[in-house]
Amino acid sequence: MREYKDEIGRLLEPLVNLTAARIMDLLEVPPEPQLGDLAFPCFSLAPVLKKSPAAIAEELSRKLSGQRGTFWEKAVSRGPYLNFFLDPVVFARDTLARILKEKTDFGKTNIGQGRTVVIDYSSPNIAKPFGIGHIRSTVIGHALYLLYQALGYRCIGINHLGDWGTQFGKLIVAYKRWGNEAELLADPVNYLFQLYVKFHQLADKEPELEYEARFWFKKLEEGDAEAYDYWNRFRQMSLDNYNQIYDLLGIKFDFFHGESHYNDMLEGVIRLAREKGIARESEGALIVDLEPHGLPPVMLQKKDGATLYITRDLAAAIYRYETFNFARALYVVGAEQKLHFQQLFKVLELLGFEWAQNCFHIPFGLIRFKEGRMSTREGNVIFLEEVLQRAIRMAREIIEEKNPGLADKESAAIAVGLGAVRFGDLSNDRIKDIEFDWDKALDFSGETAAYIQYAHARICSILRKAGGAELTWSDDAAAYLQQEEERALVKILALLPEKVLASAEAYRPSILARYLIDVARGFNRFYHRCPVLGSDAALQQARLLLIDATRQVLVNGLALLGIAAPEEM
RNA sequence: GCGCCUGUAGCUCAGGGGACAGAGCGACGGAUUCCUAAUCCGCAGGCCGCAGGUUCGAAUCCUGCCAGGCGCACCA
Repeated sequence: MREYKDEIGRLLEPLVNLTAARIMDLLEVPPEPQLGDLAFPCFSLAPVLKKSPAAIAEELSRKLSGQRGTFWEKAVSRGPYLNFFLDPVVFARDTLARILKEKTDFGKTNIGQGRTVVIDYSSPNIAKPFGIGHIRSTVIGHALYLLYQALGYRCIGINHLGDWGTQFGKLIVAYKRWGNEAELLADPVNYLFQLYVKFHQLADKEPELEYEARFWFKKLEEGDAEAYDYWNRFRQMSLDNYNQIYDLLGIKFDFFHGESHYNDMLEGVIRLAREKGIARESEGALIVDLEPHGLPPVMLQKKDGATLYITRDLAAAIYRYETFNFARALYVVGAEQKLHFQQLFKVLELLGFEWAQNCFHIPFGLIRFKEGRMSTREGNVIFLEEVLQRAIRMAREIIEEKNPGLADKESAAIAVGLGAVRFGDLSNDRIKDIEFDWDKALDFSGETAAYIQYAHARICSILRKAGGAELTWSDDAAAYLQQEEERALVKILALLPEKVLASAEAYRPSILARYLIDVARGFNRFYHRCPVLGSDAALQQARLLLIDATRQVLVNGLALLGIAAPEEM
């Protein structure tokens, strides 16, 4: 669409007193296709020319009457707008040729030019089960990783495991008191979770448990061998479990640098804060006063000498910059931690790190129950593993019912089941809270991944039936695509690159997800109106090229969301 | 108490200055001798939380209020 706007910008520049760039900026897409393809609103010219916007539009259309450009065939005034109609044949030829030539590269650009983006995502807390609450960071972060890669950035995915902190003291206490080796080995993560819940139930009545837990965490920080052995075992058991889920989801990280990774850098952070004169003692603890910046104070060190979450985050940020020299660092972490990141970035700035301005918190809303918030402590969680398995099982049942003859039901079920769960998290604006509902999580109709995948599978089916021979592009084909549904579909397909860009820049995978729904809808309308196979040879060829391009757009788009596109389902 | 986020159709949500506010689900009515009906078409359903303001123009920006959610030094 850029080339078209560019042409119109240059066309109008001498006629109105605006730069081509400004005109391109003003151009918008009319709400109805009958109105045209691109509209130039004349409102802003009215006060300058002392004429009504409608009169200006009218005058411009008179000046352009009888003219046509490379891409547009006519310009018509309509109220205060000057509406351009693109030449549908030229447009279809350009768009389809480009998609079919670029193939999997369609939608990608190189505006990143190899610069580095560090993305911190997933980051579950070790020794707790992987709950449904963690899927958002995992899935959104992974989509951003793929999107930035598509823009030519070098992405570094870091899983900032919550593998340090008082919860390990709690687990050690719980295991020493009530633990059973056989039960632990049988189902490690679940068992550790039960111990964690039990600890909190009893800690309400026996406050000395909390005291003991802090004691054991202190020992762990001091390098006590027994504490370390427990920690290391619990950590490894959890990681083994998480890796199964990541494998199933096809998610990879470049580094599993958890909080523990930064232990020997904490002293340096504290020393630096003292040197810079931003840290001071308060009630026995070491704090950074952020009041001049309108933020609550940050604590770097407790009065018992132990460090906190933010101390480790400071060390991690500095380490990441020194190691990767990032152009941007993204933290895909829940919105409830907004203040934490404001404080983190401010302290980095006060420490003199200019790159602090390139650090961004990418927040997302909570997943809640109707009854209220999920809480690991209260054992009130839904395991992601269970959600994924149920989704796959349900997809399998539907396939059994709809397409009993399908050869590979299992891989289709996995693609559809996992796609549904992922899409549920990606399709809505990430900032909104999600109320967890089994029916919604397992829904395969309407605006879901299955809708998109189904359109893709249908296209593949038609292409198979057409003989599967390599389609050859012909510039003449575009002239045969005259139906309204065909032209509408072409217009949608052309949008992929700008949607990918917008999605990445706004850190909102939902923009791409919504767009793919539009593509699938455009295809379905075409499908019902325009038979592909059995139409006359030239038309069939043109339609095969159109659906092949559609297939490519769906595949490319779904890939950027981490969703599989099965050829049959 | 202070701060941040959210409020659009019965429900879940798009749209985030510009042409009559859009989908999905649910309800109702249709479409298959033909490429997968996980589809498509139609119909019904709206003081865009409330009140002011800015603007030629506000669901969209600003202010106040209301409702819900989330935060605010020894958890992460």
